[in-house]
Amino acid sequence: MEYNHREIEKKWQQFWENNQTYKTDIDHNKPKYYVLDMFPYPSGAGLHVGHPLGYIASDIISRYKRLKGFNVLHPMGFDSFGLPAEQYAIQTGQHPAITTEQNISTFISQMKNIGFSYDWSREVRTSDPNYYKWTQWIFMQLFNHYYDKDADKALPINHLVAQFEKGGSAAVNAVCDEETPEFTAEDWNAMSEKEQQILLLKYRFTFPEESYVNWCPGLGTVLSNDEVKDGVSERGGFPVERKLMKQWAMRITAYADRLLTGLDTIDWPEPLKEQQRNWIGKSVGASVKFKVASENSDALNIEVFTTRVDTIYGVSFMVLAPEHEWALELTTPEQKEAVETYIKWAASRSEVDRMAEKKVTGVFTGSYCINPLSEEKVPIFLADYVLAGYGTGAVMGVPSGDQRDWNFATNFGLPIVPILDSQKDIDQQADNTKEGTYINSGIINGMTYKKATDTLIGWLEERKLGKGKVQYRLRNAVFSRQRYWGEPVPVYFKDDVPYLIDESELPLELPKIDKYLPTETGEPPLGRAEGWKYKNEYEYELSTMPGWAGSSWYWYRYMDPQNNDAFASKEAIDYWQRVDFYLGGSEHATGHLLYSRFWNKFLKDLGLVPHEEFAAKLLNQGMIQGVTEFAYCLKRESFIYKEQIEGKELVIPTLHGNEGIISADEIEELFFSGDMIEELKSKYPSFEFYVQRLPINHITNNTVNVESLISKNPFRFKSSIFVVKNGWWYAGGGQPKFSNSILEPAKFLTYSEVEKMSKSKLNVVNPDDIIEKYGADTLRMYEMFLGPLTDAKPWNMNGISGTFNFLRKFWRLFFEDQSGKQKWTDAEPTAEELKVLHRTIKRVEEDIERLSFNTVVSTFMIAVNDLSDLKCHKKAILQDMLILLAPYAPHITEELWVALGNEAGTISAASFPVFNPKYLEESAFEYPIQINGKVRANIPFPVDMSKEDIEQGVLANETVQKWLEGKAPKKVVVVPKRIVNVVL
RNA sequence: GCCGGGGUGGUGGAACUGGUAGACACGCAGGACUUAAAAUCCUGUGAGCCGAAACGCUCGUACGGGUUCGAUUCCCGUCCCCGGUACCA
Repeated sequence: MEYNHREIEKKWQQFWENNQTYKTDIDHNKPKYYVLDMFPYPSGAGLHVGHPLGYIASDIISRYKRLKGFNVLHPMGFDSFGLPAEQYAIQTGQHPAITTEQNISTFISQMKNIGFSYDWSREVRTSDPNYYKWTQWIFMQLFNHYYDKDADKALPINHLVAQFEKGGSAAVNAVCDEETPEFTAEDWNAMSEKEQQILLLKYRFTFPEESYVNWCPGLGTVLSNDEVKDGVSERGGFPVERKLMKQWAMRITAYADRLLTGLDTIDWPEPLKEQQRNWIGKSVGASVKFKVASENSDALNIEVFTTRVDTIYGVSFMVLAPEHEWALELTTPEQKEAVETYIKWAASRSEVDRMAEKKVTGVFTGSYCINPLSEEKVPIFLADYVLAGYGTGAVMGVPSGDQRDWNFATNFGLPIVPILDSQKDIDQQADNTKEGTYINSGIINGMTYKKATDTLIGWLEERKLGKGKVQYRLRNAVFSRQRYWGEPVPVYFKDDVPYLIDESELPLELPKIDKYLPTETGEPPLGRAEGWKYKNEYEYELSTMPGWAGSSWYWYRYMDPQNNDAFASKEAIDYWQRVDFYLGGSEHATGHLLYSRFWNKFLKDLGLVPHEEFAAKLLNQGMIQGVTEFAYCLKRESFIYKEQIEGKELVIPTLHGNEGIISADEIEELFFSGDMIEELKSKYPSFEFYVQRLPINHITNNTVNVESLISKNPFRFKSSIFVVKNGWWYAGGGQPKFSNSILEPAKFLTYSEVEKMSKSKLNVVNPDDIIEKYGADTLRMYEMFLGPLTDAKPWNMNGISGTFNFLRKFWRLFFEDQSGKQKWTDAEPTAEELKVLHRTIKRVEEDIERLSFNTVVSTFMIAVNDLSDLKCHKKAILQDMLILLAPYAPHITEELWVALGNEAGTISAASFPVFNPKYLEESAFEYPIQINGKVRANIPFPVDMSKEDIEQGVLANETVQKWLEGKAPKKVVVVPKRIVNVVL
């Protein structure tokens, strides 16, 4: 009986499903362990071999932890709201729920084929109303809370109202919009309901606001910063522009500091933490007010933020962002035209334009302001290197200390004043040093950096002209999308003011609409819903929530997925607490992982969850990239063109070099010379060459299966002529034609590139195909064997036979290949066999604990090689080997477990074997000896010598002396790793 | 530019706290079994040198230095690749 993976895997997957082997319940007799995968978006392309990499690793962890006696929660679900399903709906009119449903079932069946130990009874889908009911519920809590700086946590908005009633704005220290309103208790109580509500929006965690957003006309929606890459949308690659729109926003900035400090408490990869730190971007500095020079006594004060207040005496100009609210107000009549032109021009520039050229641009407003320290008058400019959205949208220009300011000053002929005696070459470039002492700097002349900064901030604070300030790069997150396929926002508008719907009416379900496009008036698709009004009277919010809403809390829903009264019961949360091990891609560093931490902190403040951080440990698996094959092709028209020009009949090139035709020899030569296309082009200018992607599943080792290629893709290649290694091949009119009949299989001139795996790149490898051929256990082991989990690596099948052979070899420890006769015996294992076993236990345990999944596979291979060499078929050894291997290869081990006489399904509840160090001790001391750094020989030590003695070097010295026949070494170093070093 | 990660045979990779670099696997070459193939098993496989062989020698972890009895590992400098981010004042 040979190892038959197809039969075995099907059988056990069925068994696990029928017996709910991996169903998990609260069990207070065991410690809990929560292993979470980042749930996928169920795309239409299905699962590819890159997806399971992380899932396999987390499954190994889960199974390992079960063997170690933990009660393991290991769920899976789907982040099922998203753009592709909606785009498909726009094209076909099919409701996105249907597409999503189909895609999910494909995903589930593919996952089940790999033999994951998920508790499928806990599956969640973000697009399920029973799920998004709670996403909406959390949104309502956010609307109903504000961040109180004194309590340093979120508090109910009622608390804020009560304080306003008693003491007005002075009674409150809370996170608020930029301009903090000031009013008395009387003012507040005299306000209308509408006025009060509008004021409260400045404090709520979620609120509508007019803001510049990334508007993507191609997708018809706004995108968050992390959904935009290089000025185009991450999905679809459409251009993105800046647009002022009314949007819901999330006050994530309230948590900026806690998001930063929390990073120190979690075991996440350092690079990822660093990325989050940069994204939050804390800068410590000062804000300073510059008064506009004017006859009026109530002149404007321009506030700037700077991290280098010490350079204030070097200010020679002031710059505002073109979008700054006072831009026009500050413009003198003479400059009006120039300024207006500049503002218009700046607004027309897209992100892409801005990145493409970094020319210095700007315009003088005609106004001046006064440096509060030097009392000098400096000109005010507008320039687009100043960003409206950061700090105050205004910058003091210090050309001697800042390169951008230097460029600007040079361009506009503004003075460059040195302010530190250590500054060098400032007529060539800016010098941002903090060394040295200040010059040309009034009250700080002669001081050093730290003292100067403190002095200045003190001076400014005393006169209320500025203060020490902390500035974050992090901005409030835009929380609406002009889309259909997302969670409806549980808000209606009365008198233009947003109110929450009643909690009892959750979930607010998506209404049916006829088309998934914006309305004729430009409103989001939900504007099409007939009679969709709150209490038949009030307009609902028409935008939906962004993709990250549903994924920002999902790990709690797995704890108690069917609950109708809470997002999860207190009992479930008390038991499961939080995620112990979270596995997913690092591309979510500044999106999902930041938003999730934010929501979790909010829920913690409300007392609903026990931990400040939702995931104690996180690991980023690397991406498995696809290998895309490209073929050099000729445009069919090239031949036609040639035919017309030269009036010759088109000759299909043959093996021999005819005029104007490339011979196989030439191609061979060019193929290896590297720059093939360039050479072909120069030789045959009338031929038009191009490069064509080839679907990877028709190619093995540069050899293309032409028949299958053309039959699966009849239209794709119909106008292509491929350069084939020994002749030409072209596809036209639906039928492949060959230059000569012996061309089979055809060798194309191909080259490959490593890219992200995606359907459109034709480089997707489906795990089902590999499972069919080698089995899920082989796939699982091979993906782990491929290299360190955290590394990105291109998919290749080169080594898969090695893991497959390993499993067959393992099988042969139990069964005779041909006869199927069982081999195991009840005989007592020998010391040597026990040594193999215990060494394996030790290594497997250590390596899994330090997440070195690839070396574990090697350890298994070595063990099986050793046991085969020893012809060891002892049940006592094999039984433990099965448990060790079970996390990696669950199917084959289940099968053999039962074959050895154990009850079906019990291996997952077995105990991980404990290694006994006595089997691992070295039998003899024989150490290599190095003399002056070179290995000379092995030196035998007395067996009765203790390790401590050896390591102290005392006895070693005597022994070495004896061995060296009396020569006394200067120094003998004995190191733990069995080397004796002698210096003569 | 800045931040982070990395560079080891023909290939994927191993070497955990500095201790005989290249485990394990693929590939390749040779052999056994077989009519043959598949499967399986055995041997060899970093480069070079000496030699009939054995023993042995030299070089070798991107490059150049340093610390150390000893460096893939630690330090300094350079080059290259990958990921993130960017007029953030």
